Amino acid sequence: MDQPTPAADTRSAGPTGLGSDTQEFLKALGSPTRQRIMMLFAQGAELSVGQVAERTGISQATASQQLTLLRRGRVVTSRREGKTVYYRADRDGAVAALAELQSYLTTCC
Amino acid sequence: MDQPTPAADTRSAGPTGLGSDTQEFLKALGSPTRQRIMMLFAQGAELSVGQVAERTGISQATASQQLTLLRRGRVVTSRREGKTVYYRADRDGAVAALAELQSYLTTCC
DNA sequence: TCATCATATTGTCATTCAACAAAACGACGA
DNA sequence: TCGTCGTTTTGTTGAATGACAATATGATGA
Repeated sequence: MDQPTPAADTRSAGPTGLGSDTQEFLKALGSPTRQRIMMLFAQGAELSVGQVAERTGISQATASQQLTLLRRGRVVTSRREGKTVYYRADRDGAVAALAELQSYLTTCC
Repeated sequence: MDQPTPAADTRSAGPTGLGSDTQEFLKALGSPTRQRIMMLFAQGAELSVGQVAERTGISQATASQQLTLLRRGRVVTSRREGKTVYYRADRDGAVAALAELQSYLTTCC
């Protein structure tokens, strides 16, 4: 389910100066829609794709797509239970991304 | 559709959960080109628009645009000296954005 | 004032993104 | 097996973005 890191050199400072993980993280949270989605996961709440779609007012397909982007940015994790897939906040991933972001900012600022 | 955009609230953690300042910050750093630009400002370096354009290989117009976005995201500050405008990293702005981002993540994760 | 240099803005084009509907996929239960 | 439900993937469309050339703005010196 949870895809691990593709085991590339995407972590250390490359040409862009920021690992692609963290880049995905930034892009994931850079969207108002996805920020809105994230607020649904407060306090460890676990929601299905359909629930996210319903509570945000976006289509079920769009919800699935956006959740995929959030997962790619290590902001959420997914768990399958029967037919339904439950998403929840990935605290560890977020903390890790934040740490790398801080490290980057320390370098360039 | 009564789910509304309350129209105001550009700063504190509201329904979207993230101030527009921090949102601009995320968008600013979400671009590889702008990340590349930021690496030029390591160790407090101060560069003109033309120098940024030259060192990154992008046109002068594009450099000006991207620097504007970075400034809007509180990642750089600008200073005018005669005809030339010097940009440098905005350490305080970055730290502030990072702090709000951390606060947001603590809320939703 | 005028010319010039550095930057900012405008116009245009190609690419990317967000959103939807529709179709494909996968996992149950009858 | 078959049908159904939830999710994912696949087009498609309109909006946003990134890049450039060309032009406009602004500051300085002759």
